Parts: sequence; structure tokens; C-alpha cells
Amino acid sequence: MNSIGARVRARRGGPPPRDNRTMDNRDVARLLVQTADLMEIAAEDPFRIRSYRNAATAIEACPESVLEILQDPARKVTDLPGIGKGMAANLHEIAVRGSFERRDQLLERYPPTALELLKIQGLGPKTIALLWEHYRVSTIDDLERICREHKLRLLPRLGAKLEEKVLRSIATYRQSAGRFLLSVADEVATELCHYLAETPGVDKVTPAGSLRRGRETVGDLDLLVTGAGAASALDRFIAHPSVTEVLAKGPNKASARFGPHAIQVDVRALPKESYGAALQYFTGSKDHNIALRARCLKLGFTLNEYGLFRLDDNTKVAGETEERVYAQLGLAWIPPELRENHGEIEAAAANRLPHLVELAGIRGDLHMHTLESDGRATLEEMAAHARALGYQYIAISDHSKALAMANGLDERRVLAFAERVRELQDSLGIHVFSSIECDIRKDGAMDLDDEALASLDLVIGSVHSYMNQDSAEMTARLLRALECPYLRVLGHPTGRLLLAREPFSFDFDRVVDAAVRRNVALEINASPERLDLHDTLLHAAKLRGARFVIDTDSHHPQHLANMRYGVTMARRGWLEASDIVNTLPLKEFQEQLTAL
DNA sequence: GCCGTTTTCGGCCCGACTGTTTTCAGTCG
Repeated sequence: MNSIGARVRARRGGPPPRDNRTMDNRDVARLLVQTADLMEIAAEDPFRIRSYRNAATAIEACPESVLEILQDPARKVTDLPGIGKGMAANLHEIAVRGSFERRDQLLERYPPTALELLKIQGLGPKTIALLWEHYRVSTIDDLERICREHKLRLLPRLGAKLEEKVLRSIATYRQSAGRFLLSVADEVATELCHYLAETPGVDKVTPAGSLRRGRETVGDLDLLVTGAGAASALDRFIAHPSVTEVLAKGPNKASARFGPHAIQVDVRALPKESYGAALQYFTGSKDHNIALRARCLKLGFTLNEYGLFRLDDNTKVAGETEERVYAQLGLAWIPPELRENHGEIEAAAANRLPHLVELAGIRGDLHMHTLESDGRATLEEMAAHARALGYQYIAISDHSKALAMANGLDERRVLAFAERVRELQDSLGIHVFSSIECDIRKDGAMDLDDEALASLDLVIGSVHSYMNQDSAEMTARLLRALECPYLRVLGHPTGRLLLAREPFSFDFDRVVDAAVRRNVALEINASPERLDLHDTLLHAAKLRGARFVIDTDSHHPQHLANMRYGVTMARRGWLEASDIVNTLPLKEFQEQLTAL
């Protein structure tokens, strides 16, 4: 079972599903991570805690359901890396009753709400345990009260400064839940990189961290600065007018909140000779780095942010470039988007990393709106901007009539629109396909009749209503829509809005299989609020044989530039140009359209 | 709790910064 709803619950850390028959790998992994967090609060053996986290990572990365492997007498769950006898016993218990003994014991000692406290910056497991023992603090509201009453400072090793810091952290946490859209982080990083690069003596400023890896949301920004002027760039950074709060400032690192979103930015000054090692180190992910260091030790090296060193005589063997660090470890350079410890190190070692799709390989954009529905520009303006981006073709895909609020097109207007596109074709300087973003109604029927759909070059089907249907209903709805013979693309398949709305609940695997059978491409909607489909689902869908289109869903010419975020998501999903239909040149793309 | 092409025991990734201390624990990335 691979229900989207379950996957999201796992990521957001809500309560576990009660019915363990619907548990997928993410749910299981989350139980283990939660147990590891509680073990930290209980100050248990750090290595044992890590083994729980490792097991969770392995289970999340596993393409098959671990609970199904458990039930198969021919399979051994201990064949998974990081799963031994003890963890297998826990998994058996989870399969039977949705939890396991050690987790239950910890939950008797500490309330599950205590886990949320770990998200408050400046508070770690030790302090949370202390607060629980002295004051029974279990929620963020409790924590806020203790700080306001100045009771936190009464505890050993804690003081007034921590009280203030925690109160500020609580405010920030509540304001943003701690994460920002990739596009927001990208804009701040671009601005700051330019600003810091103007410091005399600065050679390079590079974003690292989850922004460089292209995660759809970013918690904070890491900027690396090198050159003789790097140290003064730190001073210049904290003096920036948009810095609202300086969190830390040393000779090598400055940390501050920046701009209206109060996004945390860490700037690090680095010597040229260790720039590559630092870039590698601060790009992460944490899991990737841990796995990489384990490989280092095996090969007789140690790796830190200053370089790669031989263990026996401490000789530095790499550090100036990332490529050299990876090469010394017998690895091809790994694109940052893949650095999640999801098999990329093994692939690099075997020289079988994918040739990831690139922005320059995109030949057209198939999802954009005009004044005809809820867009803000004309067909001609959108076409002109797309041509300026170097595309060979676009599809204009306005809304259908169900979205009355968006002035969606009815059958009559669709036929007129298709006719108009044919008339304009030669005057636009770029090939324009007539298309529609047709609503998939509550019961899975298309919002327009067959005659109207048949008049268009391309039909994208999207769900915009009744988004809280249960999994069975939504699955049936999407499966019915996929039987429409004119449907070519399933638009923003999960319907999620980042930091705002959960994805629909549906059986992802069944829908993908139907799309593969029906030759319907899955959309990678590049709008920064959507990024839908996203990395893990893309990889899963690719393994099931799916093909994809990357679209911007632009409502304004400026939105066309969002294509890069969609490409980033595709790269994170291990997709190559051959997986993406709109990398095809016009002629071949047209052949594909008619062949489908 | 996991792991082993030296090992079934004894390892397990590493360093910077802060606050509250007077040498370091806790937190973070």
C-alpha cells in the first residue's frame, strides 16, 4: 500500500495511523525516528540511537514495503542494510500492532508532545529532559510559560540568555514552522551572494545546504565565502540592513536572521585550499555525509570541512575541489540533488550515476494560462516570452468551465480557441499547441465533452475540487480520468501546496500504473508552491515505467522562469532527459503526441 | 543496535560556537 496521505503524515510527524495495514515505509520509519528522539531525551546510548536512525533511513529508501517483506517467508528483512535481529523484532511487532515495546516504554516516560520541543532552536534533548523532570514541560505553550516566568534560568547550566533565545525561537517556529519555499530561499541567497561578492578580496560566494541540493523547502541558508576578504565579508554580512538578529559571530562563521521572513542565514569564511571539502561538507545531506565518512574510514581516510586526510600520517590528499574529494574516494562527482544517501554513493562507485536532465534540455513549456482564464497576459505575450527563453514550442492550457471563478472555458470557447491558435500559428515565431487544463470532476469525468477535447492538440487533466475525498474515492476518480482517450498529461498529481495544503490521499502506485498503460505523462508542476510531483514519488514512478513533462503552470510571463525548480525536482528524482517528454525537439514531440 | 575480505567484541563522523562556567556540556549543522 502506498497511500499519499500516509507518506505525508510520516513527513509532517502527525499521529501514527491506527490501522497498521495501511502503514507504508515512511510510517514505519517515522516510528523509529520518533523512538530515537525519545531515546535521546532519555539519554540512552548514542550509538544505539543512531542505529534506530539508520534503520529508519534504510526503510525509507527501500523501494518495497518492509511490512510485506516481513510477511514473505522467502525474504529476510535483515538483508536490508542497518536492519539486524533486534530491529527485525521491532518491525514484526509494528506489523502486528503498530508499535513496539521500547517505544511504548518511552512514551510512558515522556509525552509524545515533547518531540515537538526538539524543533525549538537552542533546546536539545538534554534540556528537554531537564525541563520535563523539574517542571513537567511537555508542550511549546508550557515552555513559553516557563520562560516568561523566568523559571528556566533556575535550572543548572541554564540562564537568562537561553530564556530569551527560546522565546524568540518559539515565535519564529510559530510564524513559519521553520521552513521556506525553495524559491524564497533562492531569492535571498541570490541577493546575499551578490552583496557578499562585492566585499573587497572575496573570490567566491556559494550557497550550500539544502538549497544547493534543491529541496522543495529550505530551513536555513548556508553561504560559503572564500578569498582574502572572507573574514570581512562576515562583518559586512551582519551589518546588512536586512539582518534582523545576529545569532552568532566568530572568526569563521556568522549566523543571523535575514529579511522579512526572518530566514536564518549562516555565512562561513573558508580558506581556498579547503573550499571543495567545505562545499561538500556543508551541502550535505547529513545522511549522505555520514555514509561518505564511513567509506572514508574503510579506505583509510578521514574527511572534515578542511579536507580529506590520510589516517596513518595525516597527509591532506584533497580539499580544494569537490571533484577531487570524491575522486580520491573512488567516486564520480555526485550532483548535489542526489546527495540524500538514497543509493547515490553506490551508484557513483559503480560509475552508473544517472545523466540528470538539465534546464538547457527543456524545449517547451506545456502548462500556462492567459487572460482567457485566470492568467495575467495574452497568448501573444506568453509566446513572446517563451520564445525569448529559447523554447521551440509551448502549449496554452487555460482552465475549463468548472473553474468558473477563474473564467474557465466552456466547449464553445474551447473550439474557438483551437481555431484561433491555428490562425495565429505562423505569426508567433514559436510553435503553439492548443491545450486545456481540464478539470477532473468529482466522479472522474472530464469537464468538457469529447468534441471539444478532440479539437485540441493536448489535454492536461487536473483535480481542483473535492480534494478531501478518501483514498478509495480519489483513486477511482483518477483512474476513471485516465481512461479518457484525449488525456495526455495528469496535472499536479498530488494537489499539494507546500507549507499550506496536504496532498490528496490516493493509491499512487495504481494511478501510476494506469498512466503508464494509457501513455499519459505525469506532470512535474514547477510552480514553487506546488513542485508536484516531487523527488521520492518521481523516482518511484520512474521505476514503474512512467514518463513525465515539466511545466510551469505560469499565470504571468515571469513565472516561465520557474522551470528551473521543476528541473531541480526531476533531478532529485533521478530523472534523465529521456524520461521527460518536453525535452524532445518539436518534430519528435509532435510525433509523440499523435502516437499516444 | 549494527557490523565484520584483519574482528562475534569493540568500534560506531566531526568540528564550531555559546553560555555559564572556570574547563566544558549542550546544541547545531
